[in-house]
Amino acid sequence: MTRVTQAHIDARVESIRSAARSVFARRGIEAATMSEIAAEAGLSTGAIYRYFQGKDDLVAATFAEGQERTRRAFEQARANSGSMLEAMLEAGRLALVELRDRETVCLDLECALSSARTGGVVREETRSFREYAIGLVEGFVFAAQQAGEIPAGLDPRGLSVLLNALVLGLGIIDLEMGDEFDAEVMLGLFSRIVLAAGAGAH
Amino acid sequence: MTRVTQAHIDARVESIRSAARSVFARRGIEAATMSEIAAEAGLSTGAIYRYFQGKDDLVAATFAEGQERTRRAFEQARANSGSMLEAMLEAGRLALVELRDRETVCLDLECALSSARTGGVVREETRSFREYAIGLVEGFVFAAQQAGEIPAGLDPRGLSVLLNALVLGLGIIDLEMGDEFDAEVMLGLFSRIVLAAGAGAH
Amino acid sequence: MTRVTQAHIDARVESIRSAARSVFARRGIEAATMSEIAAEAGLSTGAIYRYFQGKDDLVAATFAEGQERTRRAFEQARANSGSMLEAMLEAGRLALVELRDRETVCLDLECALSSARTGGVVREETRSFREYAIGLVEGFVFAAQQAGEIPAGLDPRGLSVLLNALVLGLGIIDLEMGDEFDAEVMLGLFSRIVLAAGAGAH
Amino acid sequence: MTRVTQAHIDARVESIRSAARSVFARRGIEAATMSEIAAEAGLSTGAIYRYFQGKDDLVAATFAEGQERTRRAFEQARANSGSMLEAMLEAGRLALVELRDRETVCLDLECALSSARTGGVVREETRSFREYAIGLVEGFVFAAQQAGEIPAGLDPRGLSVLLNALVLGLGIIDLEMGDEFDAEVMLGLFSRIVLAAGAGAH
DNA sequence: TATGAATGAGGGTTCATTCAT
DNA sequence: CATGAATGAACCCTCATTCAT
Repeated sequence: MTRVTQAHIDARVESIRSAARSVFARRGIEAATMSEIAAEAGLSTGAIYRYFQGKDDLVAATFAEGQERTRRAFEQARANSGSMLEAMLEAGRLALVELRDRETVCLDLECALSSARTGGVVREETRSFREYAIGLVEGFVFAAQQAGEIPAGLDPRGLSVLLNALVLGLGIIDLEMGDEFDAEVMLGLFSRIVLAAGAGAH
Repeated sequence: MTRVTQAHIDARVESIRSAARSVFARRGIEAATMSEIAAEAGLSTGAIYRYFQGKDDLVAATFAEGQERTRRAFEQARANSGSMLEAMLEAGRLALVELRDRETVCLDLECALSSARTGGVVREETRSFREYAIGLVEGFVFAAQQAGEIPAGLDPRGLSVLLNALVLGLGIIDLEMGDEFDAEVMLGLFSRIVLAAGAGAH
Repeated sequence: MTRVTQAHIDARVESIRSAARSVFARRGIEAATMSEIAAEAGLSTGAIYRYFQGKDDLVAATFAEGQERTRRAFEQARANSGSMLEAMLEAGRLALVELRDRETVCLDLECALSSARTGGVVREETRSFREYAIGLVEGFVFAAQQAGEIPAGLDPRGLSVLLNALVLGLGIIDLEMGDEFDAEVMLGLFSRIVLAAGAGAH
Repeated sequence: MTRVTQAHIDARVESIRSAARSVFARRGIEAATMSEIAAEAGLSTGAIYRYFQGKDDLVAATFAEGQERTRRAFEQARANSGSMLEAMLEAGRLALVELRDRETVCLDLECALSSARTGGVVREETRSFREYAIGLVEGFVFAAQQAGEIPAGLDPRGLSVLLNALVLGLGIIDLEMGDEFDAEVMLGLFSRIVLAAGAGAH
C-alpha cells in the first residue's frame, strides 16, 4: 500500500507549478528549462514528468492557474461592493495592485503572445478569460448606471474594456519604469476622471 | 577599390532588420531561428553575421527600430495639431491605430519582457523610450491645459501615462480578442470621457 | 517464521518471466520498459528487482526459458517416434508448428542478435542450444539411415542443419508475410523432397 | 555560389548510410546512437540531420539500401544462368554466400522484427521485398521444370519459399555458430537433395 | 515484501555560430 | 562578400534502478 497520499501529490503539483510560474516569469517561457524549474521545486528533472506531461502542459497549467487566481480575486471582490462605481474601480484596483506583481505581468504578456501565436486551446482560453473579465466589470458599470452614479450614455462594455486595457497597460509601464512608478496613483487618476465625467453629464 | 557601396550595406541591413521584425513577431524571439530570418531576407544564414554581431544584436536592433519608427511618427504628429486636446488624442489615435498592427504589439510585448529580464542596454533604452513617449504626450496635455481645453487640476504626466497605458493595453486586448474588437472606438470613448471630465470641471 | 514460501517465489518469478516474454516479443527488447513488464505481471516496477538482478538478467532468463521450452518439447517428441524418417520430420513439424508462434520467432531473432553482439553467457548458451537442436535431429537422421529409410550418403549432421535452418527461416517469412503463408505446408514439401531423394537413391 | 556539388552531397549521404549500416548491425538499431553513427562517418552529431530527417529515416534508408543491394545482385545473377536448376541454386548461393555477411544477416533480422512491430511502410516494403525474392526464384524453378530438370510435380512457389527460408535460416545459424560453420556446404547439400529428388521422380 | 516516487545519466534533436570555399 | 555545411552545446524527455515507507 502506498503511503503517498493525494495531499502529497497535490503538494508536489503545486510546488512544481509555483516553481514554473517563477522561472517562466523570470527567464521567459522559451528560455526556461525544465531543469531550472525542477531545481527551483527541489526535484530532479525527471520527476516533473510524473506530474505534468511535458513543458507545454506545464505552460498551460501556469497560464490557467494565473487566470484562475485572478478569477477568484474578482469573485471575492464582487461581494465587497459599496456604490457600484466604487465597486467597478475597486475591481480595477484589485486587479492592478493586488495581483499585478512583476511575475503576473510577465506571465500575462507571455500568455497573450502565446495565444496570438499558437492558437488552439491557449488562444481560446485566453480569449474566454478576457471575455470574462470584461463581462464582470461591464456588470459593475451597468449597475452603477442603474444607480445613477455614471451617466447612462457611456457604453458599459466600452468602459469595461477601457479599464481592462488600463490595467494591462499600467502593468507594462510598471515593468518598464521600475520603482519610480506608482500604478495605483494612475488608477486613482482614471477614477477621478470618470467621476468628473459622470458629474459633468448632469 | 571597394565596389560595395554604403548604400548596398544599408540596404542589406534594412532587409535583414525587416525580416527579423517579421519573423520575431510571427514566431517569437526565442523561437525564431537565424535561418528563418535569413530565408525571409533572401540571404544565407551566415550572411547575417556580416551585418549583425549575432542574434542578440539583431534583437536589439529590431527593438530600437520599432521605437524609432514610433518616435518618427510622433514627431510628425506634433505638427498636425489643431486644438491641443485634439492633438493629444490624435497622438493616441496615431499610436494606436496607425502603428499598432499585430506585429508591433507583439514586438512591444517582447521588448517589455526582454527589458524586464535582461537589464542592460535593452532595459535602459526601453525605459528611455517610454519616458520619451510619456513626456511627449505630457507636453500636449500641458499645452491643452494652458489653452483651457482641459481642467488644470489634472496631472499632465498622469494623463499622459494613462494614454500610454491605454494604447498598450488596447493592443493586447486586440491581440487576444481578434477582429471583433475595434481599438479605435475604445480610444474615442476615452476621448469623450476626458472631454466630459473637462467640461464638468467648469 | 518465513511466511513466503518457495512456491510463492516461483510463482512470482514465473509471472514476471511470462510478462517479460510477452512484452519483449511485442515491443522489442530494447524498447520494452521495466514498467510495462511490471504492469503486465500485475506488479510494481520495483518488485521485479527482488526476483531479477535487472533488465539484462530478465532478458537472459527469457532467452533461457524459451530454449528450455523447446528442449522439453523435443525430449517429449523423441518418444513418439514411428519410423525414424517420420521422427525426424516430426521434430521439424513440432518445432515449426507447435512452437513457432510470433512470440517465439521474435524472441529467437532477438536472441540470435543478442548472442551475436554481446558475447558472453548469452552467446555461449545460444550456441550450445543450437548444438543441442542440431545434435538431436542428427540422431534421428542417423537412426533413419540405419533403418534404411534415408540413403546413407546424406550427411546426417548436414540434413539436421538444413532442417534447423528451414524452421528458422520459415518462421521469419511467416513473420514477414502474415496470414497468407502456411509454414506447415512448406515443411511438408521439404519432407516430400527428402523422401523422393531417399527413394531416388535406391 | 556554392562550391558543394551534388556529388559531395551524395558522398555524405552514402558515408552516413554506410556508417549507420555498420553501427546498426554491430550494436542493434535501438541501442545505436546518432553520435556513434556520426563518429563512424567522421561527422558531428548534428550534421546527420542535414541529410536525414532523423533516426527513423536513417533506419528506413538502411533497410531500403540493404534490399536494393540484394535486388541488384539478383538481377545480375539472372543473366549468368546455365541450366535452370543451376540458376536457381546459384541464386541461393549468391544470396547466401555473396551477400550474407554478419552485417547483412543482423540487419535483415532487425528489419524483419521492425516490420513485425511497427507496421506501416517498413512492413509493406519488407513484405514486398520478400514477395520479389520469392517470385524471382519461383521463375527459375518454373523454367527448370519446363526444361525437365525438376519434376513438374513440385510447387515452384513452394520450392522458392524453401530456398528463401533456407538462406535466412542458414544465416542465423552462421551467426550463432561462428566460423566452424560453412553455409555454402549446406546449400550444396540441399542442391544435391533436390537433384536426387528430381532424379527419383523419373 | 511491495510500492511507486525519485533520481540522473543519456538519447534524439535543434540551432547559433564559424569558416572553408 | 556570400554561401551553407559543419560544429557542438544545450534542450526536452525517457527509463533503469534505488530506496523510504
